Amino acid sequence: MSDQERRRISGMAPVTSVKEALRSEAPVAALEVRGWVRTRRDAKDFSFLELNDGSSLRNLQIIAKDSLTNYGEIQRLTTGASIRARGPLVASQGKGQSWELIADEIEIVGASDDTYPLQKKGHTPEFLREISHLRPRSNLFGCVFRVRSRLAFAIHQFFQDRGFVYVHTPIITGSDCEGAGELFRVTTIDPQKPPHLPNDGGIDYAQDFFARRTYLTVSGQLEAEAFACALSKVYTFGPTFRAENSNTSRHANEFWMIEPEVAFCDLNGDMDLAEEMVKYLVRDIREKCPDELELFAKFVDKELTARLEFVLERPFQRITYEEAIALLQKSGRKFDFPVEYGLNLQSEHERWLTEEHFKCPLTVFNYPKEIKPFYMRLNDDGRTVTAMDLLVPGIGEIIGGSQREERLDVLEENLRRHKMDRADYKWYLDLRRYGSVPHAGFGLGFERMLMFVTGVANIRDVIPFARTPGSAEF
RNA sequence: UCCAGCGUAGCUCAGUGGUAGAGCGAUCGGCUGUUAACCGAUUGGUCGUAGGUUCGAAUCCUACCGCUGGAGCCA
Repeated sequence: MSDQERRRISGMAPVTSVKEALRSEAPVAALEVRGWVRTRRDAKDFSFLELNDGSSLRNLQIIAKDSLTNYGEIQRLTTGASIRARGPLVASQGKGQSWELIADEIEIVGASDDTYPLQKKGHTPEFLREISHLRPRSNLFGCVFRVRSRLAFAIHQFFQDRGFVYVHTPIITGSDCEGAGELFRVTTIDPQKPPHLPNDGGIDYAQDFFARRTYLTVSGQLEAEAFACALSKVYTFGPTFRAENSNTSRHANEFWMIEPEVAFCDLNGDMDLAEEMVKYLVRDIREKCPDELELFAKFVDKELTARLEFVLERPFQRITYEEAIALLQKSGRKFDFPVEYGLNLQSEHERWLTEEHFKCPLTVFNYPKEIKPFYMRLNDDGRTVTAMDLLVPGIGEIIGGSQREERLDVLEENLRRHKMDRADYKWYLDLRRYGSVPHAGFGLGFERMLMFVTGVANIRDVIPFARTPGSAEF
């Protein structure tokens, strides 16, 4: 909608965002801005107001002259108040900004007072976390959530540009995806008086809402496989729930995950896709959110600019699990946990590899079958599976993926070996029974990617209202 | 869930057995086309909660709660 159209509809001056106003190339006779007052500074016969509307990191400076009819009220404006201001946009006489608005009229929409918790001084992210409903009004969190929005958009753009179909896999699910994490149960059974089975007294879930046990999804992978084996290239992007009692800066109980799944694709194609995507996303954010990245580089992570530069310039390293073990054993480094073929790589091992040895993102692939789930494809060596983890400095695992086992007999053997019930996976086995194809995919933790791009160290600070053990306020 | 650390003013912190402090913020006044303005004054507290030790506890002990970091699990 053009400014003129907006004016015709609203019958008043066109509403301009702070971002648009600051990008102006010439003075404007009259415009209207709306937003929240960040600070007020009084001059001799007028007052400076810093207005922020979230459209940008930057504020618009508003000149409120003492000739305004409500100047007395304006001088009592405190940080946090919401206003509407109308007037001409002119070149600023002061340094620090090129444009400012000379107000002909300022309407106080919602006053604030001295109990407003955000002060015009720095706050720690930990304090701001306690006021999650107000923290998007801070510079840091405004930036985080603008980048979050852009990153989500860039993910869709990446896949849509490449012909992937966006699939909405179920959020309520009957499959537990082979213990990818503890599950949140979904039920309408009254815990005071649950229906019992006739004999052993256990709960009769056949009488529950879905006539079976159901959970919040921990992964859409299995369902995505079904769609990949029809639409060829698909991706999911949605909320994921894990009831793990994890208390770390990298875990949340509700997070968003992106899970591409590609038919006629092997592990190499999968790793190529993962690396291409990570680079694409970094490049997009660098291009589209420069102001935000500048703030992160200044106040959050001094290394950020160099690290992102590095990610774009250098090819990612790629080594097998066996090579990783050999490197760790030769490192001469003393680790708390043993390094031995057949054992999982610990955080300290992954960190050494990506942060100290290679100093760049690293994909480790072909893990021993014993430490990986049933659906991963068995390699010809008979002892490893086509798993891959993409590790990045500072965060660790950001992507986990694999080529899926497409051979019916091998998959059935895997189910037996993992002591899983074939009946629960009938539909999944059908995909191998009818027109089975090699296919592969991975899961990208959206918030972990966002942490990597912004340098923000705690996952709770890249989620609007984070859910973690013992904490579901707001 | 395990290990470690921390809970003192609105915020960030100092205070390690003897009268509860600073900076910032806020409030008031002054100055001023200012930029987290500047100058002066004022305001500010059940020291996380509950017990215990002691003549006396913010300080020592115990339990609990909360937060932070790390581990495991993973994205």
